[in-house]
Order: sequence, then C-alpha cells, then structure tokens
Amino acid sequence: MESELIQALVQIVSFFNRTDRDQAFIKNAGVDLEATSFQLFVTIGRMQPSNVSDLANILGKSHSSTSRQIDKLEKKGLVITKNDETDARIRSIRLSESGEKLKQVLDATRIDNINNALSDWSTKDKKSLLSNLNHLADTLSKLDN
Amino acid sequence: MESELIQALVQIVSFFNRTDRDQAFIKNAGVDLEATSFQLFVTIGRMQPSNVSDLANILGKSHSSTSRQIDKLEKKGLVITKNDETDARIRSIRLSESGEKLKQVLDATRIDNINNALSDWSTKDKKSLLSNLNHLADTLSKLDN
DNA sequence: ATATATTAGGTGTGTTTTGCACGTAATCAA
DNA sequence: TTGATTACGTGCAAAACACACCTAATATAT
Repeated sequence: MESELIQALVQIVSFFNRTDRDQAFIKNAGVDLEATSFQLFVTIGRMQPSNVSDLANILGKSHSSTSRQIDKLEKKGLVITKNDETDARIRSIRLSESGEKLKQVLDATRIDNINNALSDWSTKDKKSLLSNLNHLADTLSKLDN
Repeated sequence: MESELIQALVQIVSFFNRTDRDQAFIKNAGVDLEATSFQLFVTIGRMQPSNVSDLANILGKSHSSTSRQIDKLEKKGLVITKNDETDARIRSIRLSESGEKLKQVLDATRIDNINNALSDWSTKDKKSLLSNLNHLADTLSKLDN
C-alpha cells in the first residue's frame, strides 16, 4: 500500500511543483522575477521570518549564493532584512509590504485554481480530503529536523 | 475551505520539495548527483519516454540548458537517448538499465521513509489517505494541458 | 572572567550553468 | 511543392554558483 501512496504523492507534488503557471502569472502582474528569484521569494514567504543559512539549506544552495540572491530581492523591494534582535549574527528575512501583496495575489490564484480543479467534487469528498491532508501535513511537520 | 486545502497542500508539497532531504536521500543511495541533475533524473524516470522540450517546460528551464543537462546524465550512463522512430527531430529520452536500478533504490528508500513516517497511523487512516490522494491525483491529471 | 571554538554570513574569485540568438534538419500545412 | 513551424544543437555573454577566506557575534570550556 505504501508504494501506491508514494505514487499518488509524487504525482501530486510534481503537479504543484510546476511553477510555469505561477511564473506566467507573475509576468502578467508586471513583476520581473526569474525562476531562481521566484523560488526563493516563495520560500521566504512560507518560512518567514527566516535566515540565510536555513534558506540555503532548504534550496540546496551555498549560503553565499543565497545571500546574494536575497540582496537582489531586497533591491527589488520584495523582502526586508535586518539583524536578528537576539542574535546579531543572523540576517532576519521577511517579505516587505509589497512582497506580501504579491504573495496574496499568488495565493489567490492558487485558490482559484484548486477551486476550479475540484469544481465537481462533493462537499463531503472535499471535507474528507482536507481532513486527510491535514493529518498528513501534521505528521510530516513532526518529522522536521 | 479551499484556502485550508491550499495551506495543507503547500505544506506537504514543500516538505517533499526540500533539496536537503533529496541530498540526504541521494547520499543514502550512494550516488553522485547534484541537485539539478537529480531533479532531472527523477523527472525523466517519471515521464519516460520524454523529450528535451517537455522536460525543459516541466523544470522551467530553457531547452538548451536541459539538453546539456541530459548530455551529462547520458555520459554518466543513467539515461539513454535516441531519435524518435516516428519523428526524427525528437530526442527520445529514457532511463538506462543502471538508471532504472537507481530509481528502484530511490523508490525503496522513499517507501521506507513513508512507512516510517506513518508508523503510528491505523490501517484505516492509511486507506482513507490513499483513497483521497488517488482521487486528487486523478483529478489533477485530467487538468494537464 | 578570559580564552578558545563555533556559528552566521559577507566578499573576492574562478568555474559552471543558464538563456538567448541563431542555425539546421525534419515535419506540417497551404 | 513551398513557406511555416517544430525540435534541438551550439557559440557566446551574463548570471548563478561553490569555495576559500574574513570578520563579528555567540557559545563553551577552563
């Protein structure tokens, strides 16, 4: 059974992993973000407040590359960085106001898409899906680190 | 409700998307593959037989970059490419025998991991999850362009 | 409390990867 | 058949990258 679970999961993850739609949308929104910057932006939005090392690890890049990519997002006004209050070595990173706005637009688009995708699902099926996904997400979050 | 669905989905997708986990994964399997090559390898394994353009689109890269990355995998003996039989323009790409072996190792590791993660789930809950994930995967696959 | 070790991350530099522009061959469409 | 489109390889300049090294801040040990 686990192998079937994996199969379904891989399919679902791969589907949502295709950022081409998001990227096309971003261009429409008039924001100029390349693939690398976009991925970093999304990750910051999800993990904020974060720091250089954590982001580097998550994205599988060196801290130097990641630091310079963050510089670029900061110059574009999408993220804000400051020294952490309790540890001055740490560059604390979060979305700026305009970054949050862009994130909201992306989230709204995602919700639109899922709404559309599940349009012929019954409410019961959706509730069942939500319950199971929450259970899984909860279990996975406890595995972290 | 859809926004809660999105939230859970994003969390799950992000979990499986973390490059650092992939890397630990790769090391366990004893293979020397960088993040980019690994992602391409997995995608080829999932989509085979595929071609340069499709892979480029899925991964959000240019066809030229993708073509050169495929060269590298081919030189490592993990994939085989040949001209498509019905359209000689197309470079048809699939895993080699040793690529398939590696894929099996990776799949086995993944199953181990999920087994471990869900160790304290009841059989009933697992079945429910599988059923819901299959339903979702099926729905999403019908959206593919 | 002071000395030592570790951690976070910025910077210079050489290497690798990338996208773009362009070219060629194959296929499609008129 | 002829012009358009598609698939993809290649030269090249720009971007991204990892590495080595550095400083400053924090943690640990004595």
